[in-house]
Amino acid sequence: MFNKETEYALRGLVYVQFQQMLGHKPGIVEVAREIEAPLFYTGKILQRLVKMGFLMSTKGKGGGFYFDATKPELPLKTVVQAIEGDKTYAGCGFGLKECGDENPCPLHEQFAPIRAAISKLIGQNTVQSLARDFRKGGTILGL
Amino acid sequence: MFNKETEYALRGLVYVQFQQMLGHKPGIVEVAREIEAPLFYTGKILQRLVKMGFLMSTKGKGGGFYFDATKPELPLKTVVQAIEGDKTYAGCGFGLKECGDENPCPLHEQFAPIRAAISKLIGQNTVQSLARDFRKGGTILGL
DNA sequence: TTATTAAAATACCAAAAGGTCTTTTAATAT
DNA sequence: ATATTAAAAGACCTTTTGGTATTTTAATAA
Repeated sequence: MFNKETEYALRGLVYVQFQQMLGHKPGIVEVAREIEAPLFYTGKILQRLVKMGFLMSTKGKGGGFYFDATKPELPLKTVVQAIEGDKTYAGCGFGLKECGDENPCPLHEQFAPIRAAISKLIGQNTVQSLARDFRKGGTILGL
Repeated sequence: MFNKETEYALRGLVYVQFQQMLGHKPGIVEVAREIEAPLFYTGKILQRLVKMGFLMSTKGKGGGFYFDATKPELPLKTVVQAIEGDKTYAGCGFGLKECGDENPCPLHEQFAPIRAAISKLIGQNTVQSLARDFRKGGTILGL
């Protein structure tokens, strides 16, 4: 569905938010281990997320990643869009730029509701809502 | 949604089938032009499709690509699966191999119906059915 | 039988994705 | 101050994807 970077980013963000709800500020090593993602790549991705303003961090002892709790909840769609664009939930199944309601490819009509459903799903779910779901138990983020 | 190779392959296959219904056997140059795909890459992809047994071809004068009309219709899913696997319509939104009904990620339940819809759509539609739709007009494959 | 035509095969090439590793910078505790 | 800790920065590296170009093989028409 999504590319690796997006997958690791989503898992990492939800994990950080979940830990934040427990009063903990995890670092790269912990996040990578817990979401089962490559250590250095996870570091790079978390740092990109900080630079994009989705996440905060502090260096040094006691450092790690955390969210600005005063900001509104972060929809998955915002993260997905920032990392890999909208090709997954927009754009033609045949890859035609000209394809649209006026000028449909043979799959356009059938794909439209699916794209809408994906768009809605990642637009409604937020990093925070998934962390709450995860906290309740019954779901996994790794291992 | 799909990668470039899959997109070009689907457009190319539908175009060849459509031309076949008109009694014509198109070559690489024509297919690439009509589906608006890179010439040499289109050639490579069509040749792969032949090697995979989805398509037939003849060399030399009057040569080109065509389908064995005695074979059953070809579902898009078969082509997609052969080219890029099932990651688009199967597999976890978070990228977890362990994710499933028993061991769900926080998105699993919500994504399940979407994956099922994609799977159904590309399982039901065939190269032939889309070529018939295209023949009726009102849809595009390129240009 | 030889041109001509067109696919097959093959050899590259460039960009993007995915991933690793080392060095630098900043925060904090001693 | 300084040792320690941990993120930031950045240099690489590998694989996959996307794409180009040339040579070879096969079919056919003259």
